[in-house]
Amino acid sequence: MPYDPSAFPPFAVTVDLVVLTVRRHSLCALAVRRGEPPFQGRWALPGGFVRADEDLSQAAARELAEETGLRAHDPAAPAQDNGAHLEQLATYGDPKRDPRMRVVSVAHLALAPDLPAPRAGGDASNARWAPVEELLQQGGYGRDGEPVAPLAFDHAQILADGVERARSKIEYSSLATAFCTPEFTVGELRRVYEAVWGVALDPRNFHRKVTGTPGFLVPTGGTTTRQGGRPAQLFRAGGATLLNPPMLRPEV
Amino acid sequence: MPYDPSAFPPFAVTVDLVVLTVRRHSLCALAVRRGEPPFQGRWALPGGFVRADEDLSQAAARELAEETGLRAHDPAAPAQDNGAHLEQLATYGDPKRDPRMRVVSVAHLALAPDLPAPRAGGDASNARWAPVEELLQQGGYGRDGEPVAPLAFDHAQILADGVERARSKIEYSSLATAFCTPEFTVGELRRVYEAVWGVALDPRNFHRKVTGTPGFLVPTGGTTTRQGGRPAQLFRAGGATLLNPPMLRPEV
DNA sequence: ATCATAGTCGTCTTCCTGACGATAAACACT
DNA sequence: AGTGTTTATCGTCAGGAAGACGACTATGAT
Repeated sequence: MPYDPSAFPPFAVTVDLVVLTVRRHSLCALAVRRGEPPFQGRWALPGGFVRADEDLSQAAARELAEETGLRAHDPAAPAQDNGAHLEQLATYGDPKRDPRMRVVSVAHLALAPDLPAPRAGGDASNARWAPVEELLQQGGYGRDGEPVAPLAFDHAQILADGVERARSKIEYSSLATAFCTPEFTVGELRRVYEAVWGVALDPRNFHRKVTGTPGFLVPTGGTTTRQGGRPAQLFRAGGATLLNPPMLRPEV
Repeated sequence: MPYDPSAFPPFAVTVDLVVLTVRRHSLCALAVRRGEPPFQGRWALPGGFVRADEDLSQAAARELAEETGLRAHDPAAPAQDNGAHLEQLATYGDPKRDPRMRVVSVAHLALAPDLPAPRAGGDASNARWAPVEELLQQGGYGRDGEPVAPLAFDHAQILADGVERARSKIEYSSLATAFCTPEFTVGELRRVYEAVWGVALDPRNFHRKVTGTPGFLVPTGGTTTRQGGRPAQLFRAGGATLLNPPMLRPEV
């Protein structure tokens, strides 16, 4: 089969972003309101077209910066800068997922510490952090009693996949630190796990586990009292990316 | 941004397949010889263009059937038929990964029991099962002393990612049974783990673990002696997909 | 001074795992 | 028939990890 441009159908390729953070003890995702059809006025995940000379990860990092101002981590660099964790999630290509044309979307997952209010991107008239349960309950009612429209396109599925990826990945990797500020306490890290998994963890056993897992946490020497109560030691993320032994999500 | 077909660059979208099986105690992947440029004559992963009206998973299943005759499992169906396990792996979109044009490839991972010799697909002049170490040693020398050309495109990276996915996924899921015939013995399952991980496992501890993990194995009542030695019980895969506790890959 | 809030250290029991001894049931020889 | 070889299966023991939970410590608030 020689090179023949007419031998394959043309696709549009986009990146969509599942940007997760922990705010007020709950796992939140970044949503943007669509300013044009289809799904005009509905909430959606941020994203956009991949440019002609751009790699997929570059496109995802560019969209992340446009929507949040966050720089993505260089995967090779140690986790010391203020950037967010960014990784490819999965690709969605149902022929009917976009009514306009054939669009294949390469979804990415970004994890970030708690941020100020998001700034809307160029093609979105609004943007907000919303608890993931609120975004995922299709056709239900939000906390304020107003009906909640489901996310545009197949973005509810993408968000659900991203949340599940985050939930399972903090078990066996040090990724939970990506939700924390550069310096954090054991209690703050525990509240991240509790928010992402939606469970309560025993503070004593949690403390024993994370401080006993080699390479997970490095004490910085300082202490803080910003949570109230007895001052807590400050830590930063250690070099380990794979946790051994892993953190186990409680069953049931 | 209204709908404007000229607002986005057109991409070709392909699926590439990492098809793994265990043959003669070693983990093997399906490779096809390219019949046309670029990389003519070099080994590559099977794959092809996604059609205009096809979902990504449909395209992957179609390519798998064309290359091997295997039917992919319906993910909803229980693991009883003879089909192979098929799941999306990752997407590769470097602008220069194909010298002809902009191609985004959605790689899929397939796991199959040992099969007869592969049949070549339409656009491949040859096909074979090769040990993954042989396909991954770029520019080295094969067992027969002949120089080994690296895989075409970025297929070495894709294969490496697929192998790593398989290696980690059999730890915490029952996926290793996808390498086995519908009925198998504990020893056969152990040899799958040994081949995929490249380690030796203690038969006694392995037997205790797999028979003690609820939902992993269901005895069929029969026994077999096809491996020589004392007859072994036959099992089929149980309903559990997530193993608790997981099988742990020995370190170092 | 007392209380509430967090953080940190220990203890105890249970379960999982790795190392390894011992037995069982087939086959291939002699 | 006996002997060795191979593979399967059961049991024992010690070390480590994890859940449950008691006890103590160091702050700020009333």
